Amino acid sequence: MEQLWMSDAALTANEVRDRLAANAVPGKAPATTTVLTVLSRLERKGFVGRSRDTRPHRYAALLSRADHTAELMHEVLASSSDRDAALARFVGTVSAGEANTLRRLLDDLVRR
Amino acid sequence: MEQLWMSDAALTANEVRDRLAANAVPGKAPATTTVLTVLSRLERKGFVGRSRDTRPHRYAALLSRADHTAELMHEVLASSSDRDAALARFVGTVSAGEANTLRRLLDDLVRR
DNA sequence: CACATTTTCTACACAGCGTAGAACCATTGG
DNA sequence: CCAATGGTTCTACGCTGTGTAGAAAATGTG
Repeated sequence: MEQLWMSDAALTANEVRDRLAANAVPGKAPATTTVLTVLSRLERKGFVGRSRDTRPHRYAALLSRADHTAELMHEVLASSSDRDAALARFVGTVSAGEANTLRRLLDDLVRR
Repeated sequence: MEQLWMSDAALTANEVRDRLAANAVPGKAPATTTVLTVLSRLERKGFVGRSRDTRPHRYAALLSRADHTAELMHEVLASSSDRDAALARFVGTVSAGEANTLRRLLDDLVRR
């Protein structure tokens, strides 16, 4: 369900339902109430925000997909007692391309 | 429950129960069967292995805690469509100490 | 074989998620 | 002003996962 959210930003429940209906097998389109329910739950969890003042409420992700992923990674890492060891295994199994990306990112960090 | 597993390696169910009972509030010690059940489920999921030949079966984690954490991080990262962006946010919110750890780890990568 | 120990089977409660109908509420055309 | 229409909330069901453990079956030992 999250997938859809990270598309762009600030949609109404019906707009979300439509987008879901678009790229989904014909008979499997969710009802609007379903979307509303999920949206409410996501709001409760702090993943999306909504404008209650406009009539068809508009919903938007509070964190970008990338932010969310990064946050999850931090959580996972935090749950490890030996963070450095975990980082080591992580880096050790990263692809060459991603290793380079990481290097570049770390360099940028210093530059600021 | 996982926490206990990552202590050391190759224990019987009763040993696990004892260790749990040790660092737990007096009245909250789990029964041996409970431990067995959990252990079986973890085995089904491929997190632990067991020696079925010895009579009191011995259980051991297949992955170290650090390995497991690293694997989880990879999974999370893989679930992101824009991996590089996610990595960027991740690195951007890492502590200075961990940034250094990462740098060192990346250097070691090259050296091999 | 009887008994003690160990393991499996079965089961319950509770949480989370996908799903959606029923009921409630607000805006607006008549 | 008020009923119809569309939007939102409430309530609920089924399914899965997890923590918990008793009952029953299996197995080794004297």
